[in-house]
Amino acid sequence: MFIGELSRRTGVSTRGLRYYEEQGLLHPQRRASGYREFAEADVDRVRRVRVLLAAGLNTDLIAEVLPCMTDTGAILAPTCEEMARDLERERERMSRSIDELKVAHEMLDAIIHAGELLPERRDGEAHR
Amino acid sequence: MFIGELSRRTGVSTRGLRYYEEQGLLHPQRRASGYREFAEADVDRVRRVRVLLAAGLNTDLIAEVLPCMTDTGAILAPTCEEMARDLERERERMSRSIDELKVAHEMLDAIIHAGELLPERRDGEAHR
DNA sequence: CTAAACCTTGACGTTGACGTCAAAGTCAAA
DNA sequence: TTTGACTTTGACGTCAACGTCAAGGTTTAG
Repeated sequence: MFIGELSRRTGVSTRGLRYYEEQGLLHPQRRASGYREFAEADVDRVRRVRVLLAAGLNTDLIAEVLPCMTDTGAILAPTCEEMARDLERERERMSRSIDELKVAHEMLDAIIHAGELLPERRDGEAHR
Repeated sequence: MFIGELSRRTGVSTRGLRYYEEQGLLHPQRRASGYREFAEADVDRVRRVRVLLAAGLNTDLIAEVLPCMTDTGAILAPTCEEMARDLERERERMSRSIDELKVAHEMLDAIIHAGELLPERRDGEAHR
């Protein structure tokens, strides 16, 4: 498929997909015309990239991690010790992020609930 | 206290603290000389700012939320409906972020554990 | 064959939370 | 009063993951 279809199917802009290729996250075939040709498996691949990006990993590390995940979703072992250490550091960072998010989430909850207890809320409706 | 002490006590750079003031998150007194004078309560205030920043809130929203939290840590109600809606949107965004982080965390875990099962790890030492 | 809808590379712009100078004024201890 | 550590404002730099535009080739339905 061409880049537009992959974009529609993943929700990632064509600019984003070209950027991913530039960063070594995608390796599409090329037609004689220069058009990129993506495989079906790239749809899942892009989705995995999105998950890791959303988790705060940068493209460099994602480029290292992706080869550990096959097209079928199976998990392979990291290829070197250095990468394994990177992954563990990243996992710890993510654990901290999760904890921090929970703390902030409780902060907001407390404020929001304080507001909901107020009598000045005169509508009994469910919020839209 | 001056800005340097607040910086040391919070771990936030002086540049960062000046930026917070610029964004309306801090309102230090000023000496005749122009030097900022911070109060004890600003230490906790900066820590709350850090928590919310780490959670992905931007300084504009934090400036709205901070007045809902007193120096003693008590929670006040949000001052207007619009802000309450902002907070709920932000809370939902944080919930999604937490879920996304968990998914990515499990991804990394799977890869890391795949590596630990390999026999090629010949050292029985704890990793440094 | 033509027109619309696609694709290419290249290059500059955006955003937020700061980092990093520079030039100059201030504080406080000895 | 000197000196060194501290502070001020101002302004430009950074970084990552894209957005956005331009000028031009490609594909394919009709």
